[in-house]
Amino acid sequence: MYVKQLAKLMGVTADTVRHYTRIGLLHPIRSEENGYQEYTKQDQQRLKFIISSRQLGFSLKDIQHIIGESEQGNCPCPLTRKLITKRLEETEALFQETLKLRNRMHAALAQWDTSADGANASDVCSLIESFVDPINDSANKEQRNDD
Amino acid sequence: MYVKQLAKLMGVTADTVRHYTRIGLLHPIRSEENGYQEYTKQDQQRLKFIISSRQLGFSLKDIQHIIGESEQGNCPCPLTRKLITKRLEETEALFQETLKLRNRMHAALAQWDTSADGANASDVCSLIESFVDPINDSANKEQRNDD
DNA sequence: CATTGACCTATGTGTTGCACCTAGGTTTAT
DNA sequence: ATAAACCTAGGTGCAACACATAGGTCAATG
Repeated sequence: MYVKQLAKLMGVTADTVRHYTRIGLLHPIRSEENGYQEYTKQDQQRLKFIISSRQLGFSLKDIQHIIGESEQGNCPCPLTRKLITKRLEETEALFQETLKLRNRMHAALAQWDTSADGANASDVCSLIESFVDPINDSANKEQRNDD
Repeated sequence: MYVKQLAKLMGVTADTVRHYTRIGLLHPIRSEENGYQEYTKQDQQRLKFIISSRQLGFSLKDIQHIIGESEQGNCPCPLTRKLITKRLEETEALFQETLKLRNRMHAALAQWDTSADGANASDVCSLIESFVDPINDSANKEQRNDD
């Protein structure tokens, strides 16, 4: 099976398969006739594993390590548990940051809906420069104590 | 004002200031004496604008374009509104993806809590390979019609 | 049989926003 | 004079590919 066929079968691009091959995650056999890379069912299984792992948030390096453990005869599951814990923390952080960013953007859009364009004595863009984040504006926080 | 002083004042690293300078967002004056970059209050204002824009989700390229409009004498606000709309869509998409990833990871951890390690006839890692996503497992969806 | 189209190869570059490194020059204090 | 702490330009590294380059292969067609 050549690269494009495998890629199509597994729902990824040929470039992705080549990329995984380049970094040593797949081990196709080189045809002596034409120099093409021949992917076996083993590669297909392996690719499926990679795709599943990626969907669980593992990086390609994580996957390399997990496969490495497995190929050294060790049970990779402890490593897998450890790695996903770390990745989950990162994902949680990203989630919170993205949530906050989304809120800021919504707040800006809402504020800009009722504010006119115009470079009123501002440096670059009055919208951005005069934007007050109702969430992060400390003067509007409940903790205000100066009234 | 030299690079590190400005950076400290604005709460970013000197590398960040240098980076913005390299891509033309800041225009310090080169001292003829020692060749150092001298940042003025204009640069300070500009840097503040960049930081605010970044917090609203604009890319550095967005900021370049916005500043470009402004410097050509045009009001950048329409562009700003257009760009943030696009970035908001992207952020919303990222948010949803991150949410789904987080759910998948939680589901995996929950499932792995009650499943033993071990390479039971599996290729690489039994945990990953036997993970069934309760959210995306079509056999568990309400739409199932094959019973 | 030459050509076309669709595939394949290896290798390199672009993406984003910096962080970090190299190899050196400047300034200031000791 | 030498160390500490700053500065410079330019280059590399990161993640996970997508895309481009320049070329070789293969099957079918006119």
